[in-house]
Order: sequence, then structure tokens, then C-alpha cells
Amino acid sequence: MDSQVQPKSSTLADSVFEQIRTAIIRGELPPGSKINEPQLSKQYGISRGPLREAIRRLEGCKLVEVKPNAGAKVVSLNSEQALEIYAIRESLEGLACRLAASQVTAADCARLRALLVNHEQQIQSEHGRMYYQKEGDLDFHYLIVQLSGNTHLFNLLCDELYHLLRLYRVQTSRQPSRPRQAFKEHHQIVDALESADGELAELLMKRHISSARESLINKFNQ
Amino acid sequence: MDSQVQPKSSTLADSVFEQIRTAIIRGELPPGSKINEPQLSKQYGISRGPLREAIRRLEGCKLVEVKPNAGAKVVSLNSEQALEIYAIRESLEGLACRLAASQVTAADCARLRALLVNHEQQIQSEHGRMYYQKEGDLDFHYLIVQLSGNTHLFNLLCDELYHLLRLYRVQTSRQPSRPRQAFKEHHQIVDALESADGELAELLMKRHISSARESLINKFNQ
DNA sequence: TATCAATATATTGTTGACATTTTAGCGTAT
DNA sequence: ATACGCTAAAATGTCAACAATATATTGATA
Repeated sequence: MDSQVQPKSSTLADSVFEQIRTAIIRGELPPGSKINEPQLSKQYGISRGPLREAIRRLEGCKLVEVKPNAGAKVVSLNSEQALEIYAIRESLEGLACRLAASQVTAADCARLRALLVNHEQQIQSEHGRMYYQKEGDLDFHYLIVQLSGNTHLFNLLCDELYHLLRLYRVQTSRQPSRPRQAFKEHHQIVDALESADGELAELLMKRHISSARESLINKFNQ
Repeated sequence: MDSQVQPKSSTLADSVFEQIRTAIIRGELPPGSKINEPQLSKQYGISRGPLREAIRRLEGCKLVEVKPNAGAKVVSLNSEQALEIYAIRESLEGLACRLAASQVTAADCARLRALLVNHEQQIQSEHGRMYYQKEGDLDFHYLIVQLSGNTHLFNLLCDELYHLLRLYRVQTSRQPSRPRQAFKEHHQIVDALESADGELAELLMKRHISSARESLINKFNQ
């Protein structure tokens, strides 16, 4: 009902695309829910034209599914699909680590360490519990993918897969588990990057994500 | 100028999306060329509304780039970007092989062999030269990805990356090189799949694609 | 009461028109 | 001849209205 303030984005379709994507990731548009064009166009204060363009872009990002004459639904991931994406992520982030290892600078590694320290402090101050930033470790993964220097890899992971996984986490309101273990693994990865050991960095990252996947499996096996 | 016959797809946006995508992949809309909305809407006999939706979907597939108030251009890949995609492909198809190895049936392997035999015959009959089907080996890769059982992996490779690579091949009018060597490698991969050796299958596939990438590097280094 | 058909409502698909911005063409001045 | 600014044309962004389809509601019947 309330019309949100649109950013300075030049076209309405682009602006609304990002707004809806944010709404989906935040869970304001729950997985499986129908996308009502008249309602949303009223809500964002635009006509259905640009709105439909935005929906089509979301379809391209796999965040919504469009059926002819039935409209669009926010995609809903089951556990199997989440595991599928984890497998892809494991492969691609391993690749990112291997690539990054061959070109990271000392400054890059320092930034990575800073991220980890910062993240750790936030957790310490909360006595091991997560405080507000449920996805702190994503910064770390983002940066590594960026340091790989592979633009397409970056877009693929950060513009598509991560969003899908966040969607799943919202869906299951899942908290990140085993934070202390994750830190150790993160630091080991930076160690490998610092010594320019691509193979090791790849192995450690794949193992790291594989652990997360295992813990996910355990979660819904009980 | 000539209006094409639209398939039985129910919405114009979906139909035109596929038509334009095909046109791009065939090179009828060359990389870097501008997408003129009035012209295309006339050509396909539709109004600009559904056409723009189709363009937005193409944007999601990374096949076109849209700039505000300047329209859409067919994406143009330089050699670096093609290599980036090859690196991703290497990683993901390796994964596909590992996954496939754990669940392929004898019948699946027979289908793979049949594909290879068929492909080889076509080449034999042309005395080692390619005849019409420049992408015969893609069938093989398609099938393996399908046998991996990972739906998201299939969509990612077959609905996005392969299209992008085809676009690059059209751009450079590149013929597949070293066909005989490729066959040998393909058969070795099926061997590994038959013995359910996931690790080996992954290794062989990654090496196979890496070879293709190397030959690509050599091509534009001279 | 439950089921089915017919109607009514709402939503999606599509179009053409209008506003804004960019691009192309033209003439003038240096 | 080149560069600059102005005008005209074209293309993009947006909207509101119409058509087609699906959904919800009502009423009748078993």
C-alpha cells in the first residue's frame, strides 16, 4: 500500500527490478507466493509495462517462474535443489580460489584478514551468537570471487547463485552453524592464498563448502 | 522485413524471446549490433510491449546488454571473456561427470557410445572435415550434463554458458579443431563412467575441456 | 450437503499513443 | 575543411485502454 521511494536509477524497470529482488531476498515476497501485477504496480507507483519488464528480468535470474496466462510466482527451493546449488557453488568457489591464488597481492590478503577479524569480533561480542548480520561470511566469499579476476564467475556466483541460496535460507529461517570452525577454515584458505598455493586453496574452499552442505543435510535429516 | 511464423508458444514474449535468441546464436544478429525495437517489432509482427519483455529476458541470459535510454546491444565476447567461460565450463562439466559416474546405467553409456559412433561416422564420410554440424560434440556434453541429475547445473550450462560460447564461435567463425583427439578423449570419459569412477571421469573431462581451451589460446596467439 | 454449470470478476496479454531522450542532419562561423 | 550549435527525426521509456484467459462466485440440481 505504501509507495516506496525509488532510487536514482534511470529507468523504472531497472529500479523496480532491484526493489522486487530485494523484497524477495528479504522474504517480504515469500517463496511460492504469486506476483500480482495490479497490486505491485500500485505499490511501486508505476504502470504494468515496466513492471512486467522487471518480472522478465527476474525470470532470467531464476528468482521467479512465469507461466503463460497464470502469472509469475516467487521460486521456491526444496532441500534437493538447495543441495544442487551447493554442489555448483563448491565447484565454482574452488575455481575462484585457485585463480585468486595466482594473482592476489599482500594487500588483498590483508583485506581478507581484516574481514575475518571484524567478523570474529562481532561474534565474540555476542557470546558466540549471531547478531543481525546473519551472512557475515558472505563478504569473505564475495571478495575471494572478486579476487579471482574472472568477471563471468563473479556475476554467476554473486548475481545468481548467492541470491538463490539466500532465498533458501530465508525460507528455512536458517542460522549459519559452526561459526568457530568456519573461521578456522577461512584463515586456512587465506594462508594458502598468501603462499600462492592454488591447489591447496581450491581444496580447502571446496572442503569448507562441503562441510556447510553436510551440516545442511544433517539439519533436515532430523 | 519478412515476418516469421511463430511457434505454438502461448505468449508472444516467450515466442519472440526464443526467435531472437536463435537469431543471435546463428549470427543473424551479429555480436555488438544494436537491437532496434521498431524494426524488430515490425519484423516479428508484434508490438513493442512483448518485444521489450523478450529483450529483458535476453538480458537475464546475458545475451544482450541494455543501457538506459540507449537500447540493447547483442553482447560481444572478446577472447579473454571466452576463456573465462571456458574456465567455468571446465569446472562445471567436471562436476557433471563426477555426479554422472555415480548413477549412470548401462543404457546411458550405450547412448553415449551411440552418439560418438554416429558423430565419428559423419566425420569419416567427410574425410576428416566437418560437415554442416559444426557442434556435433555438444550432444555428447549435453547428455552427460543431463545424466548428472543436477537440474540447476543442466540449466546453467545448457541454457546459458553453451549459448554464450556458441555466440563466440559464430563471432570468430571458428571450426572445432582436433576432432580425432576429441573422440579418443570422449571414449575415455565414457570408459570412466562405465566403471563408475567419478574422480577419473571428472579429471578426464576437465583435461578435455582444458585442451580445447589451450587450442583456442593458440588460435588467437598467432 | 455436495457437485456441477453459468455467470461475474479479476488478472494477464497485447496494443497504440504520448513524453522524453538520444541520434542524425544541416547550416553557420572560424 | 573542421568544429560548433541548432533543428528535425528516430528511438526509447511510460502509460492507459482493450482483448483474452483464468479465477471466483453464484445458483441450480441431484
